[in-house]
Amino acid sequence: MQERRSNADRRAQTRQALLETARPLFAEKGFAATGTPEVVAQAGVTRGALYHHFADKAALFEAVIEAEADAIAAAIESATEDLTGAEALRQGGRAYLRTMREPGRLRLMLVEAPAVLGPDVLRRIDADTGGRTLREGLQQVCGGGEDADALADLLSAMYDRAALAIGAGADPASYEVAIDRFLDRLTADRGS
Amino acid sequence: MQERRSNADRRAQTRQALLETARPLFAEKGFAATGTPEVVAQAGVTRGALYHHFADKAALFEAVIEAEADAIAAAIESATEDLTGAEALRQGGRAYLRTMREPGRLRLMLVEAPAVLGPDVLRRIDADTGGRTLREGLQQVCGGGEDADALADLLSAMYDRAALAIGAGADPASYEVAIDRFLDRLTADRGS
DNA sequence: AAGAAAACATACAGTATGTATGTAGGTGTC
DNA sequence: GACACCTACATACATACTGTATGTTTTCTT
Repeated sequence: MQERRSNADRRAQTRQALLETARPLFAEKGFAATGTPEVVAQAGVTRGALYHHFADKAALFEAVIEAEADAIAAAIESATEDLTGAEALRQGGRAYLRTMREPGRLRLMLVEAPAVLGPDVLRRIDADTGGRTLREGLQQVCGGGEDADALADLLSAMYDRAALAIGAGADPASYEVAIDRFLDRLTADRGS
Repeated sequence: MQERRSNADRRAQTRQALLETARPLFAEKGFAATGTPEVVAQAGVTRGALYHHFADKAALFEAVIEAEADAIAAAIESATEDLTGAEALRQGGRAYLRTMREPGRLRLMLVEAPAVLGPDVLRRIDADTGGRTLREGLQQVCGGGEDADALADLLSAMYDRAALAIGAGADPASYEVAIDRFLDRLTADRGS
């Protein structure tokens, strides 16, 4: 007995099975140590299906990363949707640190992705998701100074490092306090 | 005519040839895309020699990274050796940004190394070199607050991101100014 | 219902990694 | 200075993975 599925359904199901199977493998073993035979075996398809849907292993990885970036952006936006200014910045940051504790997310986004996809691709993905909200929030607080992009970039780097440190067992409060000190500085500058 | 070399010399020469050949390859093509056949061919040895000196390809990479980290630490120390306090911090930071413009260094240290070696190994290397000087400098300026480690970590993250941005074509001045704002904040806190 | 096209499966060629084995040159000892 | 020994390297091999080319099945179109 074979169930009859539309092409769109077959496509979507296979694609999702591959993504859902690949994510934990990439997250736990890393991109290099994850073989396509292992992925397709767990997903219940063949390598033919994989290479029908994705140009190569890196394209599969990129799709995983994009889905992950979307989830992160959604978490941040849901935490800041009716906030504005400095409060939006602070709560967005906390939401980021919280959502980055999702299992595997740190390694996927902050360790593997930069090396596998390269900084350029990563920048594009980041610009569509978390980076954009941060830059917007910063401009509200700090005005559109000509170095606003640099400030946003540095802030983003701090949050990334904080997320990594917390994931490695550091005390979340000490990092949140430290970042808040920097954030206060920015808002104070604007107020003066 | 065969020149007669001591075992120690043979060992040192082969090892250095491998390191010097591998560095630009890892830097330009990345760890994954650099094959051991290519490395040994350019170095004028065989894969047997490589696997005699290094446990595997990752061990060769780690040796390259350690040499690079030593060079970075030396550049920072030479720029700060007769400075102290806030000035040492600022000049050390500038020296870091300057030395990270060495060709290939950004990719090696900030993109490839974290993914290939993992955060733990990287943390050990960093603790022996750049990270230590930064943490020491920060303690001089900011006192040994209980979150001093977190602050040093965040500062280090900012410098890394700034180095990457500058390497990607960003204006160095805007990033240096932005970081200086944060540094001023730290020293001001201590003064108050 | 038949041809076209999409979705997948199988088979293959190429290449890399790590290991096991073999060899030449240097070292210590009597 | 001859002998055993060990280091440093070279060669050969087994294994595994990637990407592609080709074949097959299922769905879509008309």
